[in-house]
Amino acid sequence: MSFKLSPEYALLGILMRGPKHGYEVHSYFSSEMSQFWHLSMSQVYALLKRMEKNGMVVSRKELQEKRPAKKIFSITQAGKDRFLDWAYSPVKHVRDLRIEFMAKLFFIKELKLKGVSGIIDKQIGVLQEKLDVTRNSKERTADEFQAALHSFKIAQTTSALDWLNQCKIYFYEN
Amino acid sequence: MSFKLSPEYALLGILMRGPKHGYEVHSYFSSEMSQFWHLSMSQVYALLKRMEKNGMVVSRKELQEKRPAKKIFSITQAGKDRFLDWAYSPVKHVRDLRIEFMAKLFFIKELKLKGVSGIIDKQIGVLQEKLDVTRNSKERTADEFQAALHSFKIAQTTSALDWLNQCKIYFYEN
DNA sequence: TGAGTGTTATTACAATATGGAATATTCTCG
DNA sequence: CGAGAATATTCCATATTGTAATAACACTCA
Repeated sequence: MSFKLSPEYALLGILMRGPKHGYEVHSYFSSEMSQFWHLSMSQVYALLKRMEKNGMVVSRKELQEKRPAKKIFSITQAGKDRFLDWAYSPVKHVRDLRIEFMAKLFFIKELKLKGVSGIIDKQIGVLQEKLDVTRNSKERTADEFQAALHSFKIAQTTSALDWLNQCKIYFYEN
Repeated sequence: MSFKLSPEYALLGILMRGPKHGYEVHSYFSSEMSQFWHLSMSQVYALLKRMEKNGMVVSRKELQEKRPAKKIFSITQAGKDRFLDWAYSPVKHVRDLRIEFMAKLFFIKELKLKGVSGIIDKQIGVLQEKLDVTRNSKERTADEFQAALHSFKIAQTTSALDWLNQCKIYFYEN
């Protein structure tokens, strides 16, 4: 029932713009989102199949002469709700910014959703808290290897926070 | 024959210290490396099995009364060569620093291998080159989303480079 | 003109990965 | 003494991934 992975959400995001069949979904993904995310054909089909089983999408067959029938997927209300929940929630780790958070920003912009600065602020909150925790851990560490590890996390989180603050300017609420 | 994934290398690193059976390898992993890497039991066993097939390790059975026989794994010369190749080569992406590069540093320290600053310098070289490429891409981009994406990469890479320079001090050649 | 390549469109299958449970004994702590 | 943690490994059911098979047509370049 539940999916933890994010590629499903990306596919939901694509279907938010209207019904599409698997091949089209993949094409869109490859052309518009390839800068930060890759999904293979078979993955797209497999995910859509599962999403249909989960009630996030429904399909209808469109028969074609001399070609295999297209299977056109539409997002359901449940799917829309799920997608929007995802789009407006921050990611848990710095490592998820590069792909998952980017995807959220991408769809918020693409679908002209309101509240970009809201999600950016929430994300800043999450990372700020992690930063504080890591700083505390670092202070309580004698081992130099552990300290180096913590320094790395602190450096990455700090630069992510700087970037998020820049983002608020880039994506300044229309 | 070839393995692209790194967990194998971590197991080789552990076996560099001497023969161990699966459970011991996992225990060591869990206690010493858990700060930056997690592997499940079944993964450890599966990996060791494959590594034996690949000639990186060999096993001998140690029979025990009233207990299942322990399977003790030793690293082969091929395994040692492979491990050292890996340990002294930089990772390709910033995202691989957190786990894989950390593991290299960990083993270099743990096994008292020479040339920490060598690998750090190589890593700095790789990331510096990526940084230049990304900076160029950013300049040639009109789209604001693309620009934000590039900014993120630049920020993360820059902070990683700063950290690597700090590392040279932390791990100053004994 | 025809051979090869690219696009549209989906399914099937094999290989691997991952998580969880099954098994069975011994140690440890209250 | 009994509960539960530790020792030690294997097995199995899914998940995931990559590759190939299929099939028609459009394009292209020699």
